[in-house]
Amino acid sequence: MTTQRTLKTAKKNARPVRESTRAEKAENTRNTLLDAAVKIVGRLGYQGASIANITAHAKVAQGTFYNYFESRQDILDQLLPIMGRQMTEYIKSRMDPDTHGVEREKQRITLYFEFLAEHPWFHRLVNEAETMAPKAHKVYFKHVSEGYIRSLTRSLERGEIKGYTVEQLEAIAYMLMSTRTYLAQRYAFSSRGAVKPVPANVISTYVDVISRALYR
Amino acid sequence: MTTQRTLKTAKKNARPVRESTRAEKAENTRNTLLDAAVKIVGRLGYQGASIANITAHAKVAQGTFYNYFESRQDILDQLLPIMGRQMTEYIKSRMDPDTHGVEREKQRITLYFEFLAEHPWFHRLVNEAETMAPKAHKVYFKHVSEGYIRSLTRSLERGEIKGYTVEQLEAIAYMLMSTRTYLAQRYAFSSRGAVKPVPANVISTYVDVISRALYR
Amino acid sequence: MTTQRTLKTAKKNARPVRESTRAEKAENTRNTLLDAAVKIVGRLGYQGASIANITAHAKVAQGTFYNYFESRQDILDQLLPIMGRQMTEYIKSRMDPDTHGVEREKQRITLYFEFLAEHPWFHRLVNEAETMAPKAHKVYFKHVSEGYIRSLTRSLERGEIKGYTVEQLEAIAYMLMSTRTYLAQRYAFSSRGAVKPVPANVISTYVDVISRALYR
Amino acid sequence: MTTQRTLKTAKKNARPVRESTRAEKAENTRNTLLDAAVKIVGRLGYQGASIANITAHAKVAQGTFYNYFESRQDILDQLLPIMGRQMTEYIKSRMDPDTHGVEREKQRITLYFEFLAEHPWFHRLVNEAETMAPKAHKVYFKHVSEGYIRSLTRSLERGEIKGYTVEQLEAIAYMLMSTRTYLAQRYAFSSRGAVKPVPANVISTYVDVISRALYR
DNA sequence: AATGAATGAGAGTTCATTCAT
DNA sequence: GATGAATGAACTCTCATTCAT
Repeated sequence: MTTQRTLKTAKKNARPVRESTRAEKAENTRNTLLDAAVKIVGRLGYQGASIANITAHAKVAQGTFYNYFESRQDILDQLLPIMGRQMTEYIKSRMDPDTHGVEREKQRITLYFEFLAEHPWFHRLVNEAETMAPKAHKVYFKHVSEGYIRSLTRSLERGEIKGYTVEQLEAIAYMLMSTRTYLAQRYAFSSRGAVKPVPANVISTYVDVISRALYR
Repeated sequence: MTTQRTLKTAKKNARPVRESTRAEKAENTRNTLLDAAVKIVGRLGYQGASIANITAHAKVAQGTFYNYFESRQDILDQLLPIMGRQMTEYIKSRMDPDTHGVEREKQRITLYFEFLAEHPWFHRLVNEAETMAPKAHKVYFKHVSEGYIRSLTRSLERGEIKGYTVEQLEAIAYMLMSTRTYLAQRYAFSSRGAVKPVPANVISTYVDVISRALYR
Repeated sequence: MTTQRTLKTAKKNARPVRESTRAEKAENTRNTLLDAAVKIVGRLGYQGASIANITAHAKVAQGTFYNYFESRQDILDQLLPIMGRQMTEYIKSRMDPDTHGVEREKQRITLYFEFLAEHPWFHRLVNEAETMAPKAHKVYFKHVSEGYIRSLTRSLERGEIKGYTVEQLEAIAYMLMSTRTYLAQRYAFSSRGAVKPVPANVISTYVDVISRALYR
Repeated sequence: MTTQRTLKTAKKNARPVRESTRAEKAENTRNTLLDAAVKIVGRLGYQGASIANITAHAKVAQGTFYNYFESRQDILDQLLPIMGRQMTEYIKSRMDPDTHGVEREKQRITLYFEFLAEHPWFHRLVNEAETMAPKAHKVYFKHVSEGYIRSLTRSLERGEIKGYTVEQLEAIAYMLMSTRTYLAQRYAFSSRGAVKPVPANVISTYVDVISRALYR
């Protein structure tokens, strides 16, 4: 997920022409810690993300942690923004620009489920954040809802969406966000934490509903 | 949630009208603890609901707690079912039986927001439960979704809802549940935890969407 | 192990000619508690013998306990004397009075192992008592060693045991007591707490040693 | 039991002769904790060896304990092996290699009592271990009995011990172990916990018995 | 005499954070 | 900048004992 220096720092030609800069190294450690934190929160939840756990995973001493983050809460607050951006980029980069109307919504939710399948801990990261990292959660929601609203606004302007005013779009955005989250929760995760594909008829129901509600 | 007279009134007119203070007191203590727990989870989250906190609030010794609950998790698992039942009963008892169609949905979400206004901690109780009391959360969702599905099925049979099969109703139920939750989160709570009324145009947007999606 | 009232108190002929006296009932409860304590210490050790455990087993309320015993330590201190007496009586009552010399020792240790087989918790009761009920332990050891010494004195007087003075008998008694305890510990108990018969050759080695040391 | 220099002296003459204070200090803390535990178990029994007690005695914070031991049981399990080794080494190192026959036994038990006089808590450590640290107890007994058996086997081979087969030696070893333990318990400790010398005639009785039983 | 709810001290353990090296 | 030992408050839970009923 981040700059990862190759493990072999190449001991060859011992006189170092230029060994990785201090800044680089530091950045490296920082990212290692973030990576570790993301993995652990995904696996064990925020609760399980103790400093001991994170630093052990990152293979640095506990003390090192505090050279990069002010507190435990500090790093927890950074996780969701990072992963959230990654999620939205995942979807954005894979959306077909030529698809329009409700088909875009179908694509969007399908890609969302796809992302969840690849990053199963993401759902947990978001959900628990409301409690464990409220600031991060707020930022994340703002980020995602704004993306939604932008998209809906364009559809409205293009005349694909009919019968709503711009002022109503925010509420609608929240409805779409909530919907995909709950559908994932209900249909994408089995009791034992494993991920399974969301049934096609669930997706098509979603599309039906959205289509009638917005695009008709 | 509050004092419930014991079923067995027993001891067919033994001396005092006043019977079995022992059992009453015990039931009282139990309810005091549950009340305290609900309040604290609402205010500080499940995390903050330590035994020390709960018992202090209930003004009993820490040891007393374990006369009524097996463990901390035990009481946490009981909170959502209790409050969930209370919530659904609140709504059910206030629904006008003569209202039909999308108006019922409007009534339902309005009552839901009303309930939240009276029990602001309820939202937190539900949300965190997914992590902190997963079993309770699962039960709660089953309970609520089943209610929704029953209601939707009737509307479908009456011909108010058109264009969907019975199989699609579960997914739709989850969409409705999620929607009201996220709208509450976004519009009912101010940043400082206070509750505010959900704007009328948000509700009417919700009604518009549902109306077009289902009742037309 | 104690007076045990029959369970059925015979509800027949309801007018009580004479329902068990108060004193009887009390004695009964007391013994029930002692029985429960013995069983629990045998199964779980002194540590596991909590008041809650004992009273639950005896089917009385916790408070009742303190009508019969001053404290937890009080009852623990009574267990070993009771069981110790039972053990010595078990052996004494089964010893063949016509057996003499080292054969008596063989009989004694065999009966001891037999008693352990029937009361496997006895070994634990004695061993832990040194720590958990030191007073009781001291009394028990005095009791058992005095019995041994009496017996050895008679053998000495009869001329079966040769080469020792009366003053040496106490030390010898302790050697015999210790020996049978350790042999039981090593050979009578399997790792999973079960009891198994002590191998014949262990017993015969014991007899050889004792025979040469004392009776020759 | 005390400071053990780390094996790796490492850093081939880097600047200071004084190396790695870090590791030394740590080792120190560890030993302080072990020492404290040994003393407390000796004085108050395993029961009294609470973390609070141990750390207070060692003058470190309670949390520090868990930097060195996984759990309370962990340290308790380590005490007997450590002290047991110390005991056997104490005796072995002081045994006169030129002494043979029953005189060796006399020397052995005398040294045992001597060790107990110097480490009065040892007896308690061993005795309670059967309950409080069963694994450690098993290991200790194996260790000690094997030493005994080796020694007895040699005596048998040299012809000092007569009339027994190798198979009988284990039982005999247990008899010797048990004997010295019980004699110590009876004669070395006064009621108020103080240690007193075992009377000479007790030792000579022991020697008489062993001599006749084995060496004649 | 019997009850069992209430008590509160104390148990083992975890963990974010600090700081001398 | 990196280390990791030390800290101590806070956690959940147990239990002998008391006492009003």
